[in-house]
Amino acid sequence: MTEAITRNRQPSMADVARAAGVSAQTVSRTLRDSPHVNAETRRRVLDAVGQLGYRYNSAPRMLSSGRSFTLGLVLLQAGGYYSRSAVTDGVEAAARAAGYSVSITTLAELDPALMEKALLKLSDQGVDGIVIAVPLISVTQRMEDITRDIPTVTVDGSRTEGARVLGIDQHEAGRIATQHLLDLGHRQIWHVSGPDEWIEARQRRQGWQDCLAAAGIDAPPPLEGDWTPESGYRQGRIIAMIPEVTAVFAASDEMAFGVVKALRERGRSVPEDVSIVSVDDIELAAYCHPPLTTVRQDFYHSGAAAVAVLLGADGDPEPAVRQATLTIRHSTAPPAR
Amino acid sequence: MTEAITRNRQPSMADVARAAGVSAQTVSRTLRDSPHVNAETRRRVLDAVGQLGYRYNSAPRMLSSGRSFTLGLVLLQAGGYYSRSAVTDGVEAAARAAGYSVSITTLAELDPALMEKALLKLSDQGVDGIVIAVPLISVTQRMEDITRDIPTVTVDGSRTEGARVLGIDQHEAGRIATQHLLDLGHRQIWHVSGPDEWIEARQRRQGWQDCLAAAGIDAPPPLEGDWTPESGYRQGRIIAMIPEVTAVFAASDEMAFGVVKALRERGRSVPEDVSIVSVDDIELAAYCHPPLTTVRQDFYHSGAAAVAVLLGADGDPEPAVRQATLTIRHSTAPPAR
DNA sequence: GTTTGTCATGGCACCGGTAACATAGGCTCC
DNA sequence: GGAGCCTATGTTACCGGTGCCATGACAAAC
Repeated sequence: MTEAITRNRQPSMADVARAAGVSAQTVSRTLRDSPHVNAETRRRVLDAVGQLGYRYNSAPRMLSSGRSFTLGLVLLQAGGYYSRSAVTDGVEAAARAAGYSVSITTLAELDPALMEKALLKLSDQGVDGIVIAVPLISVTQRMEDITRDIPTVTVDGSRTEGARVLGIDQHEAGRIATQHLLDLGHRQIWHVSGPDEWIEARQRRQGWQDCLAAAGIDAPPPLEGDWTPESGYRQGRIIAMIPEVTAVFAASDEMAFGVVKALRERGRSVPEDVSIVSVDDIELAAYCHPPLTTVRQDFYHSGAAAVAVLLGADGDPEPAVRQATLTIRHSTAPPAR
Repeated sequence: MTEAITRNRQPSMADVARAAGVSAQTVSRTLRDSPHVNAETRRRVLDAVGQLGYRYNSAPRMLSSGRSFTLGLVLLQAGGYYSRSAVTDGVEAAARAAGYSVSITTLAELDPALMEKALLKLSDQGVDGIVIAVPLISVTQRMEDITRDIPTVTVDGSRTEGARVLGIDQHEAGRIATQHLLDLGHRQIWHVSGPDEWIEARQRRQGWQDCLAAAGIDAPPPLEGDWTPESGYRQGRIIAMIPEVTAVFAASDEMAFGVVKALRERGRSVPEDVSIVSVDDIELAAYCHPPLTTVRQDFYHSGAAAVAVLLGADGDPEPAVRQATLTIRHSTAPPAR
């Protein structure tokens, strides 16, 4: 029994110190590469560390410094696997490079109550900063309280009093996509948007509308999807029944897949009968039929930049908004005539 | 200056206790819903908590209990956005339900040194358990050391002395896919595999080979990809030049996208000229052209099950291996003859 | 020879929540 | 009316790494 307990308890610095015949303080200095440690002493300490299998325990430092060297990342379960993974990679890589860990929380759906719970949990964990990759719309008092106490950056979307917002210019993304279709000669340009609760979705739609307005064209009614290919398919079936439509701007690649499928089923081919532009440039966008013309977004960079803002000096010159760029493939062409 | 310091320091239980005129212990009891607290006292404590904006600090408990209520998750940056997201969601949801946080680490590539660093970092963080969603092949001594000290479960792939392995039966997945093609009447069934360092890739290939062998057919040489659609495209161009081939088993949906594109470019249509089966059943598999027949894998469940094993009783009856199931769509048909 | 400085090291307090034990008041039951 | 018990609350010690200060040894400078 005693053996089990002994084996269960991890060795502490004091144990190492005893084994090496020095004080715990010297062990600490050795492990943190302090210059004021004799080479011979260092060797003895490191030997003892190896012998006992000592491993660093971060809890005490957390306790006394009040910092955890952990960042919280809030994600939404819906809304595109690609963007989530890419943002996560960017956040994680940047955090790791700075010696921070990343603790993730996923929201099952876009709900202020869930968001509150997620933030509260991260707060209890004692994270040093939070990256919100969720387009929250309504901000509650409690969210304000937390984001005031803990440095917070939002990637694409929400606005709270304390949080800085960092994102890709979605209005511009919508404009670029629409302008490309206008340039090809299209006039009947419909839009399959993301859900209205997403700020990105609203901004892209607004970019589409403003671009059409600038060309003197009345925007047709937008059709709302939920980012899934299934919703694109549903709205695509409606579009397929309207002969005037020669072009579609889909708010995400995945919805574009659905739209293409629906059009094909109705005998309308892309891009001969209908052109499609979408947004994201996921990996598969180049490998479907036809390869999608799409507005590229660098999610990885967004995630990394968010961490840089959290950890960097307050007045850093990193631009808050980045531009999206158009990738032209084969889903767009001039209208048939 | 004093004000800045005061504002900077978060209030502790002692502060709350002082404000409420009780001891810190009573505050602790109140917040943990101990039954031995007078209703009036409880109210006073909660008032003080609200007043001061007190928030729980988990570091001391970590320190004295030696547990962090955090699980580590190791992912690989390559290898399919869908599966990573789904595994992550499953792990996170199950962990959250049990009151645990999830700390992620992403490996830029499949490299034992990076894996060691990742495990070491999680160990330093003091995680209570580790889920490895990376198909590590070579296991170093240091990995063994860590996975012996910290409960570890591997999803799909690796084997270390201490870690339990949990996964989907990949050999069976390869067999099911191949058998489907055999049943349709195909005899020239080629395979685009995943990278050889991945255990899943090897197992699927083995399932394909064994299934062909059972039917008395010599397996053609496998073509190796790296899970990306681009690699599928590259190998697809080779396959397109071999007229005898009437069916392809691709080890992932994303590679299947590439194969289809290559075949189409060479004028060979799917499924009329060549049938394709793949593995994963990502969301877009149903929305490409043609919709893919594919072997479905429930990654979400795998992630959740891994956490259940970590946290559950040692002798739980959860099966270590789960079955994959075939979803038939339109990328497969009998050979043209 | 005294002062000053540097280096290697040790001692001790501290961070904050909680287990374990102590205490005091009130109630029940024989 | 005292033994026994329950409830509400307080006190103390502990977890383990590190900041801060103290100490002793020796060298260099005056």
